[in-house]
Amino acid sequence: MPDHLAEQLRARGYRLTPQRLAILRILNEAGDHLSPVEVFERARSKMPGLTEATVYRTLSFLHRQGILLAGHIGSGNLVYEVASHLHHHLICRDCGESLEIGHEAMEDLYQRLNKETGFALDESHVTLFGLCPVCQ
Amino acid sequence: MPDHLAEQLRARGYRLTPQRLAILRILNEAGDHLSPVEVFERARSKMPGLTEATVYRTLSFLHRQGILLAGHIGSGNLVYEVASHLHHHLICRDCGESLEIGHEAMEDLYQRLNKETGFALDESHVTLFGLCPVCQ
DNA sequence: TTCGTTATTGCAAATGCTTGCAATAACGAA
DNA sequence: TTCGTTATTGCAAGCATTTGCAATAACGAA
Repeated sequence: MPDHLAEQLRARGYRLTPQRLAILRILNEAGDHLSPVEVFERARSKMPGLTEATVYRTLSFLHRQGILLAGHIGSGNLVYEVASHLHHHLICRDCGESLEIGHEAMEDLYQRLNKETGFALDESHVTLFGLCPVCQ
Repeated sequence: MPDHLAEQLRARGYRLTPQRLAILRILNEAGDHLSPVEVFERARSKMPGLTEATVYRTLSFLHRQGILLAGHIGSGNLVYEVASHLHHHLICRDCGESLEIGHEAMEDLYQRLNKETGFALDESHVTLFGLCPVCQ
């Protein structure tokens, strides 16, 4: 997978640095979304010289390259995850319980919006809020 | 409208302060979404003692009370606007252009998710990202 | 009106995130 | 392998946002 990535980046004129690899590996192992701060903490233990600035820049870079998905959770904190399986979240605003839903659920909506507005929607992570069955 | 608001807040044990009124008035006049910094700058000219902290706290407070809508624009900056009519936003991740879409567009999705998961979804503001026709 | 309770503010410090710039190191070419 | 170009990093300074705490002032009750 890294080889494949290296190719992909080099082809576009970018470089595969140890920092980028480390950060990608962290997110891969987590298999879940992480905030920039969480990524920084985990990455730092394996790479002591690493700075926050680099983490923020790298996450944003990997997102622009389509390698990571970005999403907002709660009241506006950005989180990232590897763009392997696309999904979204339903979060209960009372108990905080979260439920994962597949992207299929959104496809109709996305297609309709695309037709109506001309926007090509990103397949980025979306969080919807509500009340779970228990809290209603 | 302020009278109506005052009632609404007092009934819940909160207070209607000049700061809250000023901020609400700014957003009303703007008729569009503003960032906390923009609100601060405009409000400060009418109310020199006002601090940033108060602006941030007030915006977040008014949002929790359902009086303002919050949304993310561009790469994660929060913006607020008065919650007059329920709607959502499509934002171009390249040029930042934003497009308003009515809540009707979401209704199908919400009903389907409700049926499948039991969640009663809030009618809160949602921001979707993509590429506008020009930037594609 | 006056007074007491307590939500709200201002201040200042802390945390989160971004950016400019010089030094470093990937990577292709020789 | 070695070298040059230039993308990328680290550092440090600069914004953006949040939070603790004491002082202030809204609002109901007397």
